[in-house]
Amino acid sequence: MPSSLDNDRPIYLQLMERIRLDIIAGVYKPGDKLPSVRDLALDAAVNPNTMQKALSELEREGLVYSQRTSGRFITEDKNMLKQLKTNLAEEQIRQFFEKMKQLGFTGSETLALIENVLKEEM
Amino acid sequence: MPSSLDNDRPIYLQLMERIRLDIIAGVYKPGDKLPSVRDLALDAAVNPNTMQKALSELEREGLVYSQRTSGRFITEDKNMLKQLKTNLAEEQIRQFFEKMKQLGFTGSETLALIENVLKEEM
DNA sequence: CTTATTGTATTATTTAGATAATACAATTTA
DNA sequence: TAAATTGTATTATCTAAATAATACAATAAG
Repeated sequence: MPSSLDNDRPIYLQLMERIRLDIIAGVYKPGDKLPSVRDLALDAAVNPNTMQKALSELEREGLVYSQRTSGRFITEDKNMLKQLKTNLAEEQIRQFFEKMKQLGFTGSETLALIENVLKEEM
Repeated sequence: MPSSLDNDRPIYLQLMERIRLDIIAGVYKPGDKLPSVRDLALDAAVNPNTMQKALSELEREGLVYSQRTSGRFITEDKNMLKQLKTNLAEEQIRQFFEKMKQLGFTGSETLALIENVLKEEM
Protein backbone atom coordinates (compact mmCIF):
# COMPACT_ATOMS: atom_id res chain seq x y z
CA MET A 1 0.00 0.00 0.00
CA PRO A 2 1.24 3.48 -0.84
CA SER A 3 2.69 5.15 2.24
CA SER A 4 0.43 7.53 4.16
CA LEU A 5 -2.61 6.21 2.32
CA ASP A 6 -5.09 3.95 4.00
CA ASN A 7 -7.53 1.34 2.84
CA ASP A 8 -10.57 2.99 4.30
CA ARG A 9 -11.25 5.47 1.56
CA PRO A 10 -10.82 5.61 -2.21
CA ILE A 11 -7.21 6.33 -3.04
CA TYR A 12 -7.99 9.03 -5.56
CA LEU A 13 -9.83 11.00 -2.87
CA GLN A 14 -6.86 10.73 -0.55
CA LEU A 15 -4.56 11.86 -3.32
CA MET A 16 -6.83 14.83 -3.98
CA GLU A 17 -6.71 15.82 -0.33
CA ARG A 18 -2.97 15.52 -0.14
CA ILE A 19 -2.35 17.58 -3.27
CA ARG A 20 -4.97 20.12 -2.26
CA LEU A 21 -3.20 20.56 1.07
CA ASP A 22 0.17 20.89 -0.64
CA ILE A 23 -1.24 23.64 -2.82
CA ILE A 24 -2.77 25.50 0.09
CA ALA A 25 0.28 25.08 2.27
CA GLY A 26 2.44 26.48 -0.51
CA VAL A 27 4.40 23.33 -1.31
CA TYR A 28 3.17 24.05 -4.80
CA LYS A 29 2.84 27.76 -5.49
CA PRO A 30 0.42 29.58 -7.83
CA GLY A 31 1.55 29.13 -11.42
CA ASP A 32 3.92 26.29 -10.54
CA LYS A 33 4.21 23.39 -12.92
CA LEU A 34 3.25 20.11 -11.37
CA PRO A 35 5.30 16.99 -12.02
CA SER A 36 3.82 14.84 -14.77
CA VAL A 37 1.00 12.46 -14.06
CA ARG A 38 3.43 9.58 -14.44
CA ASP A 39 5.98 11.04 -12.03
CA LEU A 40 3.37 11.92 -9.44
CA ALA A 41 2.02 8.39 -9.72
CA LEU A 42 5.50 6.96 -9.23
CA ASP A 43 6.09 9.16 -6.18
CA ALA A 44 2.81 8.16 -4.61
CA ALA A 45 3.26 4.54 -5.63
CA VAL A 46 -0.13 4.36 -7.28
CA ASN A 47 -1.31 3.56 -10.76
CA PRO A 48 -1.09 6.47 -13.23
CA ASN A 49 -4.80 6.14 -13.93
CA THR A 50 -5.56 6.70 -10.26
CA MET A 51 -3.40 9.81 -10.17
CA GLN A 52 -4.95 11.03 -13.42
CA LYS A 53 -8.37 10.74 -11.86
CA ALA A 54 -7.31 12.70 -8.78
CA LEU A 55 -5.81 15.46 -10.93
CA SER A 56 -8.74 15.75 -13.28
CA GLU A 57 -11.03 16.08 -10.27
CA LEU A 58 -8.84 18.84 -8.86
CA GLU A 59 -9.16 20.44 -12.26
CA ARG A 60 -12.92 20.37 -12.00
CA GLU A 61 -12.50 22.25 -8.72
CA GLY A 62 -10.40 24.85 -10.48
CA LEU A 63 -7.31 24.26 -8.35
CA VAL A 64 -5.16 23.21 -11.28
CA TYR A 65 -5.39 23.49 -15.04
CA SER A 66 -3.72 21.50 -17.76
CA GLN A 67 -2.06 22.69 -20.92
CA ARG A 68 -2.42 19.85 -23.37
CA THR A 69 1.20 18.85 -23.76
CA SER A 70 3.29 21.23 -21.69
CA GLY A 71 2.00 20.01 -18.38
CA ARG A 72 -0.30 20.83 -15.52
CA PHE A 73 -0.19 24.01 -13.45
CA ILE A 74 -1.43 25.41 -10.17
CA THR A 75 -4.09 28.09 -10.47
CA GLU A 76 -2.85 31.66 -10.19
CA ASP A 77 -6.02 32.78 -8.47
CA LYS A 78 -4.53 33.55 -5.04
CA ASN A 79 -7.84 34.80 -3.82
CA MET A 80 -9.38 31.43 -4.49
CA LEU A 81 -6.59 29.70 -2.56
CA LYS A 82 -6.99 32.02 0.41
CA GLN A 83 -10.72 31.45 0.42
CA LEU A 84 -10.25 27.70 0.20
CA LYS A 85 -7.82 27.71 3.10
CA THR A 86 -10.32 29.55 5.26
CA ASN A 87 -13.15 27.27 4.24
CA LEU A 88 -11.20 24.11 4.95
CA ALA A 89 -10.11 25.41 8.34
CA GLU A 90 -13.65 26.29 9.32
CA GLU A 91 -14.82 22.90 8.17
CA GLN A 92 -12.15 21.20 10.26
CA ILE A 93 -13.15 23.13 13.35
CA ARG A 94 -16.81 22.43 12.82
CA GLN A 95 -16.26 18.72 12.31
CA PHE A 96 -13.92 18.52 15.26
CA PHE A 97 -16.40 20.01 17.71
CA GLU A 98 -19.14 17.86 16.26
CA LYS A 99 -17.11 14.72 16.93
CA MET A 100 -16.20 15.84 20.44
CA LYS A 101 -19.83 16.58 21.12
CA GLN A 102 -20.74 13.08 20.00
CA LEU A 103 -18.13 11.76 22.42
CA GLY A 104 -19.87 13.67 25.18
CA PHE A 105 -17.71 16.77 25.57
CA THR A 106 -19.22 20.26 25.65
CA GLY A 107 -17.56 23.13 23.81
CA SER A 108 -15.95 24.40 26.99
CA GLU A 109 -14.72 20.97 28.01
CA THR A 110 -13.17 20.52 24.61
CA LEU A 111 -11.51 23.90 24.82
CA ALA A 112 -10.06 23.01 28.21
CA LEU A 113 -8.67 19.75 26.84
CA ILE A 114 -7.08 21.58 23.95
CA GLU A 115 -5.46 24.17 26.17
CA ASN A 116 -3.92 21.39 28.19
CA VAL A 117 -2.52 19.74 25.11
CA LEU A 118 -1.05 23.03 23.90
CA LYS A 119 0.54 23.73 27.29
CA GLU A 120 2.27 20.37 27.20
CA GLU A 121 3.67 21.03 23.78
CA MET A 122 5.24 24.38 24.74
CA MET B 1 -28.02 6.04 0.28
CA PRO B 2 -28.64 5.54 4.00
CA SER B 3 -28.98 8.89 5.73
CA SER B 4 -25.88 10.28 7.45
CA LEU B 5 -23.69 7.78 5.65
CA ASP B 6 -21.45 8.83 2.82
CA ASN B 7 -19.99 7.11 -0.20
CA ASP B 8 -16.41 7.83 0.68
CA ARG B 9 -15.82 5.03 3.12
CA PRO B 10 -17.06 1.46 3.59
CA ILE B 11 -20.50 1.52 5.14
CA TYR B 12 -19.72 -1.08 7.77
CA LEU B 13 -16.92 1.15 9.11
CA GLN B 14 -19.28 4.09 9.33
CA LEU B 15 -21.83 1.94 11.11
CA MET B 16 -19.16 0.81 13.56
CA GLU B 17 -18.23 4.40 14.31
CA ARG B 18 -21.80 5.43 14.82
CA ILE B 19 -22.63 2.57 17.17
CA ARG B 20 -19.33 2.99 19.00
CA LEU B 21 -20.19 6.62 19.60
CA ASP B 22 -23.69 5.73 20.76
CA ILE B 23 -22.20 3.34 23.28
CA ILE B 24 -19.69 5.84 24.58
CA ALA B 25 -22.20 8.66 24.69
CA GLY B 26 -24.55 6.45 26.71
CA VAL B 27 -27.30 6.09 24.13
CA TYR B 28 -26.73 2.40 24.79
CA LYS B 29 -25.73 1.72 28.37
CA PRO B 30 -23.53 -1.06 29.77
CA GLY B 31 -25.49 -4.31 29.80
CA ASP B 32 -28.19 -2.98 27.50
CA LYS B 33 -29.63 -5.27 24.89
CA LEU B 34 -29.13 -4.02 21.37
CA PRO B 35 -31.92 -4.23 18.81
CA SER B 36 -31.60 -7.28 16.58
CA VAL B 37 -29.30 -7.24 13.59
CA ARG B 38 -32.33 -7.11 11.33
CA ASP B 39 -33.91 -4.19 13.16
CA LEU B 40 -30.67 -2.23 13.28
CA ALA B 41 -30.25 -2.84 9.57
CA LEU B 42 -33.77 -1.61 8.91
CA ASP B 43 -33.16 1.52 10.98
CA ALA B 44 -29.93 2.30 9.19
CA ALA B 45 -31.40 1.35 5.82
CA VAL B 46 -28.58 -1.03 5.02
CA ASN B 47 -28.41 -4.70 4.20
CA PRO B 48 -28.52 -7.01 7.24
CA ASN B 49 -25.21 -8.54 6.17
CA THR B 50 -23.56 -5.15 6.31
CA MET B 51 -24.89 -4.52 9.81
CA GLN B 52 -23.85 -8.01 10.87
CA LYS B 53 -20.32 -7.27 9.75
CA ALA B 54 -20.23 -4.00 11.70
CA LEU B 55 -21.49 -5.72 14.83
CA SER B 56 -19.15 -8.68 14.65
CA GLU B 57 -16.26 -6.25 14.28
CA LEU B 58 -17.41 -4.33 17.35
CA GLU B 59 -17.49 -7.69 19.07
CA ARG B 60 -13.86 -8.29 18.16
CA GLU B 61 -13.12 -4.98 19.88
CA GLY B 62 -14.92 -6.18 22.98
CA LEU B 63 -17.50 -3.42 22.93
CA VAL B 64 -20.42 -5.79 22.56
CA TYR B 65 -20.98 -9.50 23.05
CA SER B 66 -23.58 -11.80 21.62
CA GLN B 67 -25.58 -14.49 23.36
CA ARG B 68 -26.40 -16.98 20.68
CA THR B 69 -30.15 -16.58 20.51
CA SER B 70 -31.15 -14.07 23.13
CA GLY B 71 -29.49 -11.13 21.47
CA ARG B 72 -26.49 -8.85 21.58
CA PHE B 73 -25.44 -6.78 24.57
CA ILE B 74 -23.22 -3.85 25.46
CA THR B 75 -20.15 -4.70 27.49
CA GLU B 76 -20.45 -4.09 31.22
CA ASP B 77 -16.82 -3.12 31.52
CA LYS B 78 -17.32 0.55 32.38
CA ASN B 79 -13.61 1.05 32.78
CA MET B 80 -13.07 0.00 29.21
CA LEU B 81 -15.70 2.46 28.01
CA LYS B 82 -14.14 5.29 29.99
CA GLN B 83 -10.72 4.47 28.61
CA LEU B 84 -12.07 4.30 25.08
CA LYS B 85 -13.74 7.67 25.44
CA THR B 86 -10.48 9.23 26.53
CA ASN B 87 -8.53 7.57 23.75
CA LEU B 88 -10.96 8.64 21.06
CA ALA B 89 -10.96 12.22 22.35
CA GLU B 90 -7.17 12.37 22.35
CA GLU B 91 -7.10 10.91 18.87
CA GLN B 92 -9.56 13.55 17.67
CA ILE B 93 -7.50 16.37 19.12
CA ARG B 94 -4.29 15.01 17.67
CA GLN B 95 -5.78 14.57 14.21
CA PHE B 96 -7.39 17.97 14.32
CA PHE B 97 -4.18 19.80 15.07
CA GLU B 98 -2.38 17.73 12.47
CA LYS B 99 -4.88 18.79 9.82
CA MET B 100 -4.74 22.43 10.86
CA LYS B 101 -0.96 22.29 10.74
CA GLN B 102 -1.15 20.92 7.21
CA LEU B 103 -3.39 23.84 6.33
CA GLY B 104 -0.71 26.16 7.62
CA PHE B 105 -1.99 27.12 11.07
CA THR B 106 0.24 26.95 14.14
CA GLY B 107 -1.11 25.64 17.42
CA SER B 108 -1.67 29.15 18.75
CA GLU B 109 -3.37 30.31 15.57
CA THR B 110 -5.68 27.34 15.72
CA LEU B 111 -6.49 28.05 19.34
CA ALA B 112 -7.32 31.64 18.46
CA LEU B 113 -9.64 30.52 15.68
CA ILE B 114 -11.38 28.12 18.01
CA GLU B 115 -11.90 30.74 20.68
CA ASN B 116 -13.52 32.97 18.11
CA VAL B 117 -15.87 30.23 17.01
CA LEU B 118 -16.82 29.46 20.60
CA LYS B 119 -17.49 33.12 21.36
CA GLU B 120 -19.88 33.34 18.45
CA GLU B 121 -21.79 30.32 19.64
CA MET B 122 -22.35 31.69 23.16
C1' DC C 1 -45.24 -28.02 22.49
C1' DT C 2 -45.28 -24.73 18.84
C1' DT C 3 -43.89 -20.54 16.99
C1' DA C 4 -41.19 -16.60 16.57
C1' DT C 5 -36.89 -14.48 17.16
C1' DT C 6 -32.08 -14.62 17.71
C1' DG C 7 -27.25 -14.73 15.71
C1' DT C 8 -24.93 -16.81 12.12
C1' DA C 9 -23.60 -18.89 7.63
C1' DT C 10 -23.70 -19.46 2.64
C1' DT C 11 -23.84 -18.51 -2.20
C1' DA C 12 -24.56 -15.44 -5.93
C1' DT C 13 -24.68 -10.96 -8.15
C1' DT C 14 -23.54 -6.14 -8.78
C1' DT C 15 -20.76 -2.07 -8.46
C1' DA C 16 -16.91 1.13 -7.66
C1' DG C 17 -12.28 1.47 -7.34
C1' DA C 18 -7.71 0.11 -8.61
C1' DT C 19 -4.57 -1.80 -11.61
C1' DA C 20 -2.59 -3.13 -16.09
C1' DA C 21 -1.26 -2.40 -20.64
C1' DT C 22 -1.46 0.31 -24.38
C1' DA C 23 -2.34 3.92 -27.72
C1' DC C 24 -2.63 8.61 -29.66
C1' DA C 25 -2.16 13.51 -30.62
C1' DA C 26 0.27 17.61 -29.59
C1' DT C 27 4.21 19.99 -28.48
C1' DT C 28 8.39 20.65 -26.32
C1' DT C 29 13.19 19.40 -26.43
C1' DA C 30 17.45 17.86 -28.29
C1' DT D 1 13.54 17.34 -38.18
C1' DA D 2 13.47 13.42 -34.90
C1' DA D 3 12.73 11.92 -30.37
C1' DA D 4 10.95 12.42 -25.94
C1' DT D 5 7.41 14.08 -22.95
C1' DT D 6 2.91 15.72 -22.09
C1' DG D 7 -2.16 14.89 -21.02
C1' DT D 8 -5.64 11.93 -22.31
C1' DA D 9 -8.36 7.84 -23.76
C1' DT D 10 -9.52 2.97 -24.03
C1' DT D 11 -10.26 -1.75 -22.85
C1' DA D 12 -9.67 -5.48 -19.80
C1' DT D 13 -9.07 -7.64 -15.37
C1' DC D 14 -9.23 -7.97 -10.32
C1' DT D 15 -10.91 -7.07 -5.71
C1' DA D 16 -13.57 -5.40 -1.81
C1' DA D 17 -17.87 -3.87 -0.51
C1' DA D 18 -22.67 -4.11 -0.69
C1' DT D 19 -26.75 -6.32 -1.70
C1' DA D 20 -29.94 -10.22 -2.26
C1' DA D 21 -32.01 -14.35 -0.97
C1' DT D 22 -31.98 -18.00 1.86
C1' DA D 23 -31.06 -21.42 5.39
C1' DC D 24 -30.06 -23.32 9.99
C1' DA D 25 -29.57 -24.10 14.96
C1' DA D 26 -30.71 -22.51 19.45
C1' DT D 27 -33.73 -20.58 22.58
C1' DA D 28 -37.09 -17.38 24.17
C1' DA D 29 -41.98 -16.48 24.08
C1' DG D 30 -46.72 -17.77 23.58
